Amino acid sequence: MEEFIQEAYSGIFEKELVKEIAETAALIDFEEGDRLIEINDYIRSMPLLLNGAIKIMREDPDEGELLLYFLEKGDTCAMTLACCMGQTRSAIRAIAENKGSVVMIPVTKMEEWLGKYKSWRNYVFESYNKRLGEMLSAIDNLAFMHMDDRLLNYLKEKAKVNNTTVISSTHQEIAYALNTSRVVVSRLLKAFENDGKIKLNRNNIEIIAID
Amino acid sequence: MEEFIQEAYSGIFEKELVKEIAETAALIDFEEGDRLIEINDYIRSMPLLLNGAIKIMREDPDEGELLLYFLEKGDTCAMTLACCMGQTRSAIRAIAENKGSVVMIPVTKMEEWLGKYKSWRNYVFESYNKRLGEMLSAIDNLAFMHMDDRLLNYLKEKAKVNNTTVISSTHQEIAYALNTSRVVVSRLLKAFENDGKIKLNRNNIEIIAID
DNA sequence: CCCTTAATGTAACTTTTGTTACTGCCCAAA
DNA sequence: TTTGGGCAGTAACAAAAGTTACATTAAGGG
Repeated sequence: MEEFIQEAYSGIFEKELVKEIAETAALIDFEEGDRLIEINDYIRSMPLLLNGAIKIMREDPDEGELLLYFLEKGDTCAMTLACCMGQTRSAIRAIAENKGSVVMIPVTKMEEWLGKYKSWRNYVFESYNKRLGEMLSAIDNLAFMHMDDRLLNYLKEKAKVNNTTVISSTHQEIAYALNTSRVVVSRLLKAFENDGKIKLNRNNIEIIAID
Repeated sequence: MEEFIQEAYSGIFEKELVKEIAETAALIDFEEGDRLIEINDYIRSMPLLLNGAIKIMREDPDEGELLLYFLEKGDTCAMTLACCMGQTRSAIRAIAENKGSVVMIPVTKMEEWLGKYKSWRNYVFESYNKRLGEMLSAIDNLAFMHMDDRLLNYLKEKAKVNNTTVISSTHQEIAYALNTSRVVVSRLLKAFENDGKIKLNRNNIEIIAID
């Protein structure tokens, strides 16, 4: 396990910390679509993402959900962190965007390391900062952009985290991520196709030229 | 100065920490409307709010702005914190909602205290968590609610931080906070008045019964 | 090869929000 | 007392997004 951690977090953590992580943390593999955290779950450990991508969703108590952001290699979920430290239940849902693996660190350890390793403290703060940044950009999207641009953004992000120009999603799935309806997504996608930005196929979307 | 800090942060910080704060920090008074932080400002110190309220705004590079949340006594601005730690410029604007005062803590001290005082570390983490929570609820508002409910929420929040049932704002000011237009705000407010929720006067709004 | 089902295309309509334009009103300065 | 500027009320229209309904298409199982 140590070499996986080395690979994802080399240059971030000092050697002893990597060793400690390898000793105490549990390695967990996941497949696309796995529900890693559910809203209202108790969080007892903090996940460090080794590879793959995870999507973080927020849910409307009434109806509907929204993609907040993606996590990638080297990321942790600050929302989870917040739950650990604050002793509250999860405010978000985490779903595997594709195949990958995480190491889970027990809360006790992660608090201990805050005092012990400066690199750990920096990492935790950087994670918080990164997440605040992602939240801000989610807010920008919602507050200042129309659905067409939000959709384009989504396609770009999705292509990036999956490292491909072909997005395998149905229009309905996209509609969930943006908290809108399938018909609206289809309508906008068709317009993009007419503009030569994308090519629509069944169950996938090829990106031709966006931006 | 020590007694002010005691009052706002008693039970949070240990005595020595309060003393250190009193020694190193600068006390700054502000008036309603003062611009405390501007977007792109360099941040060299971290503000602890002793009394009064501060509104935190996000701006669209093109046009428009949005109220993210209010800070109150005992709060600090996690976005500012993020800037300090991450050495970046401010992503937000901070404007005094009413008269009050802050103590400003130099970055160097706040980092030093992270290792030295557990209560400080806890406070910093709690601030981050609180702010993540506020961001989430801003996202909920934008993603899941219509303008009428967003407006009602705004009125409630505003009444709370100013500790009054009479809100002294013009419709235009409210429109800025919600990133919409004055006409829309006037229209909705009039509807609320017809429902007996509020009473409209010139330059102020009396809250009668919302929720 | 047919049939079922999920996915997509599209029209028609409604609701919500934004925009423009004009009115009247209050208040304070001249 | 007049007047001018900021504020609020409202109508009429436009644009964006959501909804309903139905047609068409592709893929996979039998």
